[in-house]
Amino acid sequence: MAQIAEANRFNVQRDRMLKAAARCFNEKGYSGTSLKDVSRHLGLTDAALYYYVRNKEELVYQCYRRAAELGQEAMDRGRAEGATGLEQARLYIRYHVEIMVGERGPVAIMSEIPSLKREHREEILAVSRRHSAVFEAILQQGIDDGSIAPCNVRMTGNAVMGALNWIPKWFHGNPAMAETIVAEFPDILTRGLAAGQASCQ
Amino acid sequence: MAQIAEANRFNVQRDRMLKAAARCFNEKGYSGTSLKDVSRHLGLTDAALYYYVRNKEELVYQCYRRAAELGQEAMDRGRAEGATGLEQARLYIRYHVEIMVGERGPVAIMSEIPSLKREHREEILAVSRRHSAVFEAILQQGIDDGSIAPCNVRMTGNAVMGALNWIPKWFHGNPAMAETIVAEFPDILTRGLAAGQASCQ
DNA sequence: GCATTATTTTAATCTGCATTAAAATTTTTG
DNA sequence: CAAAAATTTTAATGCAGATTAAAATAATGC
Repeated sequence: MAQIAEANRFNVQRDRMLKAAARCFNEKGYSGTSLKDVSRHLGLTDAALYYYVRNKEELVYQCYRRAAELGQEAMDRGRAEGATGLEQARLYIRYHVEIMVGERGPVAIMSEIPSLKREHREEILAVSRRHSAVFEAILQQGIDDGSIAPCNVRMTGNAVMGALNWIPKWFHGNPAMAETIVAEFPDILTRGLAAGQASCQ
Repeated sequence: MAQIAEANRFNVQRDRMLKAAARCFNEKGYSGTSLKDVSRHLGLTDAALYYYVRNKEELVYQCYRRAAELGQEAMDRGRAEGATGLEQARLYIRYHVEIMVGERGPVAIMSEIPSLKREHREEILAVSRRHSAVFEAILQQGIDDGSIAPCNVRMTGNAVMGALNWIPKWFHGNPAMAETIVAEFPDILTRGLAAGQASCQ
């Protein structure tokens, strides 16, 4: 129960702030965005942000926490709904992409983890590593159940995550593009995984 | 002839500086690295960097220029040496990856293009877009020559570039890992492209 | 070895933002 | 509607880290 954030005024504004910040950070870089830039998107003053967050570092941290939660949500759904490893991987990718380019986005790219204070950095790194590990487990499961051709799950996972994480770098809200991404990415990123195809080398 | 930088003292130090800066930026983020951080890697004072570069913005710009040059070098070699579009794509990926994880690396991730001054930003954006366009042309050529299955070249290109560009985020110099990356990535990123395989959906 | 040029350091200065405190305004509650 | 709580603004302050000028050292050419 305490898990689900109440939709009160505070949380609504806070969520708007995190989305605005994510957009700014993705588009203008961390150092390139001042708190004034973020607050301008909200029709507020820069100082007002301090009502929601202790400082800029925590703003980044919260953006990353939100990004991690959304990624995990997609992963959980994929795992729950997919029968084979391959299906789970494809569904995860689809859900994650849908979130990133849909109204719940933008999702912050985790480019500035090293700038976080130790406590926050370690938390984000841990959750980030766990995310990767779960995806690798899905791949391994796919290999075991015969839906995915044997491969180096670590490297394959890194490749897929990179392709996903990079999306906010070139997607900036164009709705037609969003549709295309959702339609294409799950296939593009899983086409190479499927078992039982000619290796064509 | 003027293209080839002389290997004099100045250029050698400058190159060391750009590599040190790329490493710092990749590992600690742009705002997380001070000029002192970079200079420490070179056994110099922060002020000494100003002998090689006008300011921090230009240091980033030069890192990105270098990254662009190395990427283009890999692309050129791939195009020259590959017979089919698929081979060209695979060779490009291999050469680019070799550069990124080899002694010529690290290569800076272009995360802070928006922080560059207009002139520099536009140059880097232009060269970056050209790079993507050339890769998409390779994919299209592969489709035309029958080596690559029909696909959305724009999206496929974005996916491959994302996977490549993200490498410096998780690779930090481990030589065994470097070998694995070079051995695996070209296959992982082209396995899904090849024509004439069961679609397995 | 002397003069010139290249490179680096020392020691300040400068400044854009982050940050804060207190006041003002808006919203909620009873 | 009055009082309390929540939210935002105004107006400073502070500081890390970029930048600069001048001096010091090292390299190079004649």
